Amino acid sequence: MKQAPSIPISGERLTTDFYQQATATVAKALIGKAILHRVGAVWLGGWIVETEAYLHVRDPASHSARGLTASNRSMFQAPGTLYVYPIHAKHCLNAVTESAGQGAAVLIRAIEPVWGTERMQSHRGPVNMRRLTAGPAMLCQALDIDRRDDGRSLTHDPDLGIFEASEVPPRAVATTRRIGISKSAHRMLRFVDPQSPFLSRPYRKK
DNA sequence: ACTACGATTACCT
DNA sequence: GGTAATCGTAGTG
Repeated sequence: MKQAPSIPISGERLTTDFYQQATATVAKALIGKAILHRVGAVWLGGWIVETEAYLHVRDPASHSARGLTASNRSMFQAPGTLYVYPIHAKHCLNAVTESAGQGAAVLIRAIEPVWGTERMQSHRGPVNMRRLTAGPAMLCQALDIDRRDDGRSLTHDPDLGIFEASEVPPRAVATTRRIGISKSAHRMLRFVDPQSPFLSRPYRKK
């Protein structure tokens, strides 16, 4: 009988209670948590170091701002749903927040690679470790997550989830403007571990 | 059918 | 620092 290998970390999976908090709260609290995806026998993942909040009200930058469509429907599913969308021939991954029908999510932009780094390197090609998962599309490619994974559950899928890291001390969190958007560009809804060398852009205190 | 555009990235000076 | 590549969406006719 085939048994799925258990996660390579001692810690609790984040549950619906976590994701249904206010989106900016979730985005900030995700810094220092572990995201894990099992591909074959190998767990891929690392510590989350950079996130952005996309709100369900008064946020024109959010994909939900113009309502439900065929392509953003999983953003309106239950909190803890994975929302994967294509952009510039690449993919980005989000965790749905608030409650079903709202359309709010946290974009996970960068992680510190920890588990399955050799396998992630094979997905990404020959890049420096610093560039392995230092951006939302780099992260998806390394974790082997694409549109086919849209709608999976971060709270119930045995091969995918985000976990509390009991053995790692809490990290500092700094707040900045979101990256790469034109609407609502002034809002401070990006959260980073300012010390991390694995950010999509280095943190600069203003 | 055609067009414009984007929550990006790699590569250039 | 700047910019070209790339393709799925969404809006228009």
